[in-house]
Amino acid sequence: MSEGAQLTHTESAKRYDVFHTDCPARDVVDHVTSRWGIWVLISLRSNDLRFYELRDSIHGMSEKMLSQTLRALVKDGLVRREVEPTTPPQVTYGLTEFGQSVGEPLRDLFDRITQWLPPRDT
Amino acid sequence: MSEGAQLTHTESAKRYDVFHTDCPARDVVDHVTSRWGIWVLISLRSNDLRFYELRDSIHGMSEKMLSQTLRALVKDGLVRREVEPTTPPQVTYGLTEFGQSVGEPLRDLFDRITQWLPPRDT
DNA sequence: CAGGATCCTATCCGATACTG
DNA sequence: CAGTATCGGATAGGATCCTG
Repeated sequence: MSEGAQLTHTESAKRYDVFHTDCPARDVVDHVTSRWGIWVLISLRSNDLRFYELRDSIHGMSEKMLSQTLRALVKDGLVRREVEPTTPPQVTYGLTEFGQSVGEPLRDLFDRITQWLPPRDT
Repeated sequence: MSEGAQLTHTESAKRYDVFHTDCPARDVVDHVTSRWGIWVLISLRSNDLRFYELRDSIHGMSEKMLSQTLRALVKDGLVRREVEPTTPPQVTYGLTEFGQSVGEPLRDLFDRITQWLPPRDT
């Protein structure tokens, strides 16, 4: 799962040509759709949040996973990290332009699922 | 992560009220954004596929993961499974209405990410 | 407050082998 | 063809403790 073949998938002529897992976007997709990534991104859509605020809003998420997820998201250019050199330190996270762009379909996805569930339920 | 507290999250007044992880939609979101779920759903968007066709189009996916993912998706009502009682058996998978609805933002998400990456790359 | 380091468990997932 | 069952390694992820 670490090859870089990069088929151009622009040859959309085959019946099921789809992306073949080995495009660079896959890593980003992986981070975005990771267990916690999606919630972080959706949480930050409305407004910037501090570390503890994020942890607070996403129940069940440990600090480890939060910092880890944030690091990946920042590296991917989805999340912006701003450090205020005060005491105690104050770090704020927000979405980059890219993050906002990605957040839209995520929110849409989430909305569609929650919309659909109530009527059918279990 | 197996509680059923179900906060109504309709009280969207707080600053960072977001969904609190414990809504029923979470499981579905989890399946949809699972490592392989997203690819299965996107693959099925264009047209229905047979088991081996799916495995073929999503490179690197083992049969185990495929059947496991499909089972979850079928149970969630996202994927439709049609068995043709021929010999040998012929099973076709396709998206339900719900699956199609969910597939749209997924495709959008994927597109936005691939669109964004080329210019920046590594 | 905002995390890093460590430990340890649960689960994910691939490989292989077998069934209808 | 379309799966299921089992095993074992890899990884995700939670709990706890510690630092600037």
